[in-house]
Amino acid sequence: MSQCDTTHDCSNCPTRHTTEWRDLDKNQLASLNLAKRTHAMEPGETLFLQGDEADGVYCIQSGLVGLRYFDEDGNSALIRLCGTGTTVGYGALLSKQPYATSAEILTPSVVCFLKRSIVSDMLANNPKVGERFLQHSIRDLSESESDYARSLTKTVRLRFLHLMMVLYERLGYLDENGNPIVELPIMRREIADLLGAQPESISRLIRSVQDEGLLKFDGKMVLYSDMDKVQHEIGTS
Amino acid sequence: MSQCDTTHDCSNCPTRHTTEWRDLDKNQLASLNLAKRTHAMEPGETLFLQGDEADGVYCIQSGLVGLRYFDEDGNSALIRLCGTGTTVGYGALLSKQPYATSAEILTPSVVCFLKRSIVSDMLANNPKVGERFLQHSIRDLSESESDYARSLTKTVRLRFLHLMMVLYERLGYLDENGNPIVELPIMRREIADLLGAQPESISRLIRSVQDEGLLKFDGKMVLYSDMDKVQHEIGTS
DNA sequence: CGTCTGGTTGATCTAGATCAACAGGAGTGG
DNA sequence: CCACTCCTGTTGATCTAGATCAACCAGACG
Repeated sequence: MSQCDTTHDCSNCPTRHTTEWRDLDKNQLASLNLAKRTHAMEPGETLFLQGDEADGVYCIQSGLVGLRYFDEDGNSALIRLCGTGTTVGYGALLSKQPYATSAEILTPSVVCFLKRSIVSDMLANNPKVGERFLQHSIRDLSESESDYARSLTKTVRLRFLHLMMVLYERLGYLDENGNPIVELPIMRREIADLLGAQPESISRLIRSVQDEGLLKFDGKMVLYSDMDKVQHEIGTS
Repeated sequence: MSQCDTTHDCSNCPTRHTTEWRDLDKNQLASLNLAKRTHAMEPGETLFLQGDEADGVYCIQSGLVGLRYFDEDGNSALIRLCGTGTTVGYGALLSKQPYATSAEILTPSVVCFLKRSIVSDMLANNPKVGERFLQHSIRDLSESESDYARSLTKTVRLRFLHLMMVLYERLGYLDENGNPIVELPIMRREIADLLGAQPESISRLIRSVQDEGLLKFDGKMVLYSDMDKVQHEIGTS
């Protein structure tokens, strides 16, 4: 983890308007800014570990963070990808429970840490903050339930295609020839962990959707050769 | 759905202290009581349907309610069982989104309906109410994520055994001989829908855990013949 | 009675897991 | 510079949990 970085300032943070802090006034922003610690982090580092006491929340300035759940016999699954502008760890902090998941850095990221006391201050001094956390929690819940339902009713293949579309929505762009492209931020192993599958199955899946002309993989580059067909197969859920 | 029932009174509602309304003062309780509509409902009826506009929240006085998620091609899964003392439908109401799931009555239930305006009043007049909803949402989220993770990492058999233990914690008692017993509130089809499996698979599962001496099934009665073995197999998650 | 619905069982099929081998970098150290 | 070792990813062979399809049974109910 890098040294603390003082070049970031909450009051002109580009992602602030998507976070719980969007309603803060000038003074509150100033104390937030004073309290926050900004860190540049690399893949493999963790923000917190499942089971640890919650000590604050983490705002993702840029990069990609994965929430991983470990069960008692060492299996694990990635249950959520969190990107720029999202706050992680709030559930444990606000419910005074240990973290239910670990948060691992998946791509080089810049993350601001806000310790418990400053979060409490903000909650106490600005009722909007609590409302924002409530909205955030409700949204996370509805996403989680829909992921859960999908895992109960759909095959790995369909969930894989769904994931590829989600990644396209988040990270997709058009290359110089106007082809829809994604550069995968995660490796095969992590795709598997997101789907509750094995990496070998992902390899085979990649192979077959490629043979069928749906997507073209080259390392981390994915070309969406027939997005309509993909959309059609997953039923645009 | 039965006629509205005026014998219930919020101020001495036995489940109120587990709900969002536990911090209301006398006056607030009185207006809540005036506004609420109490209904006795039977299996097969629904509280609301996925996709409908949210019009209020439902407090389950007694009984069991299931939240079911339908996907675009008609498949569905039960993603949550909600029992006595829980509030359902708050997420859609508070986020002004349509219901993300349908809520179906699974056993004869008594449910109080609180329409949007009274919920808004309470939220506006008592900051504790918002906090309670936040806590509720955070708890639901963490449960949902742990269910999701379980679905990604565990077999149907293990999840079935886990479900049987959850049902025991909620509904279990000792019979006249001191044997741990549950009377299943749901049928095989619903067990399957909770696990993302087929009813035939549940039948076979029941057969094998029975043959192995873990549980004994007789219709809806389940005898936990070797709870230690069950606990051991699921790793007490 | 017949008809329905919920549940069980049997036979068969298949998506995906598992186990094993191997290929291509990316370091790392001599 | 080469040899060696990780590490990620791919492929092949095989296995299995659970799905699917079909038959059947028992109780409920008009």
